[in-house]
Amino acid sequence: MSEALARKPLSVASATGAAAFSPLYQQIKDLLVQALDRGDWKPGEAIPSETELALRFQVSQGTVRKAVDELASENLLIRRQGKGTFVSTHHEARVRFRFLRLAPNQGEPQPAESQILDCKRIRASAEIARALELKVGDSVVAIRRLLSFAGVPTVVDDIYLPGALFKGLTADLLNGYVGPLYGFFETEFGVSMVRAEEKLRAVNADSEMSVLLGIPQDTPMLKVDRISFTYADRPVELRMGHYVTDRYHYRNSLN
Amino acid sequence: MSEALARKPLSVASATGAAAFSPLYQQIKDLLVQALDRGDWKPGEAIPSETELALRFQVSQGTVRKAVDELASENLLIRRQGKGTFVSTHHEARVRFRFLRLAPNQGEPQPAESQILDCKRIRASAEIARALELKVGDSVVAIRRLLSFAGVPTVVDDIYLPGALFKGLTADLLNGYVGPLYGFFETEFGVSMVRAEEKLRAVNADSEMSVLLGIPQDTPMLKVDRISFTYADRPVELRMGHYVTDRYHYRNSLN
DNA sequence: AAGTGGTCTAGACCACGTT
DNA sequence: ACGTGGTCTAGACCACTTT
Repeated sequence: MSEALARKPLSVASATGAAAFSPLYQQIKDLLVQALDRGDWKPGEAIPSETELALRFQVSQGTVRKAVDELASENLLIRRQGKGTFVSTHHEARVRFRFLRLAPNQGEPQPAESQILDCKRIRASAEIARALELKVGDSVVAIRRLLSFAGVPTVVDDIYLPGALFKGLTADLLNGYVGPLYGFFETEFGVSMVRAEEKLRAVNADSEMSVLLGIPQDTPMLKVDRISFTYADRPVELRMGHYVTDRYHYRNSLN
Repeated sequence: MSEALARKPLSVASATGAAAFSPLYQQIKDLLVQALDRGDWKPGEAIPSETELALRFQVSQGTVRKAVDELASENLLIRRQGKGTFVSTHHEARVRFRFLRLAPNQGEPQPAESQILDCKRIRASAEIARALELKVGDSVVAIRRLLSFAGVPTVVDDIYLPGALFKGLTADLLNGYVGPLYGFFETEFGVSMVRAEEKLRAVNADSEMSVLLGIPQDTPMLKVDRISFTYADRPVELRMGHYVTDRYHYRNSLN
């Protein structure tokens, strides 16, 4: 809860103006995102009330409201009537299922069991460097993990993280943690995953996947390549997943 | 452009009230959706201005604005500054790519060529009846079509539509039409697709798919089962697609 | 100039949760 | 009783499009 929020250089678009001005609520939205990025308020914490923010920024409460509304619709913030507005956290089932799209063909989604198979430091390949906006050869943490549902191995994820952001991340640390990986990243490294882009393809299981998942070679699998972004749209995770989809499917909504 | 919009029985939540009241803007939103469902304004047409609607409903312009804002964020309406607010239509590339998620691994998305392989009347199976909320045995239109990108056969879709809504739909009609299928449904049958739920799995190509798509049998394919909904959240299409994903992938955003 | 949506304000009151 | 977000209003002015 720092007091470091900027005070006043906000300017509304002027009629005869020259350059591109943005609306007040957009400027406030940007300031709030910067504050979140700086970690002024941690995931799960309340941000200042709307009237408080209106005072700080010297705008009306309705203008703050519009900025917060948009951030809430983007799931960076969560409004709770009567209580306040809170920073989103992955330590909640509701948020988690936004990023774990695998659901059972029958029955309700169950929590997955995670098992870390490997965690090491590598040098960024061209592909990894491009995805994470690093330079080839930069330090990268490479994690391989197995997800099981109801004891059935179902997903192998290969995860690549910028070494600079995840200093001291080890297999031991990962294994000592229960709960969602993104929650772990949040509390242990201050990295909040806010948004992701995925590309899905069908592939055949190679011998490696066959062994890890206990399935015949050439079983059709869903391959999911994900790039995750944190507040300022900076990519901070490349994840390549192999999903077995006989008992589970990837659910999606088109709006 | 009917004048059939209800006039006044709107009531705001009263303090000592008994049952569950909904906010004014929600009631107006519901009325607007009903109007869209009735076809008061067709896709592509402008709806009345905010001030006009405020007059009709006897509420302030700001309240109408909030209702329209939400419908715009759900992509039922599109705002155009200075011009008006318009009913969404599938006769626009922007809308189309919301429902066609296949993108080339390299280069920009190209329009697909559609070829109708079959179009017939069948009786609803249990599966189809469940998906479309029909009774087993009800009349259903079954369409099979092939999508090609740059001449390469890539997608086979099996599409099932409620017969009652699509009277007179024939292969000839379909073949005489250029453009997106959902645009065709819109203009020819007044059925607007607004939202869809998809389930994705990896499967192997069977002999049928192998022949249709010119690929080896057992090629891994992406199977996409979709249920599409129109305004009042009524399911009006079941679509089962088989995608070849060597040169293309299914793109998705997690927010 | 006129009409549309877009932004901003100030104030009132309601609903919810906590003290 | 108080503080929070949620709704609603009325009015002013800006920005974009068309006449």
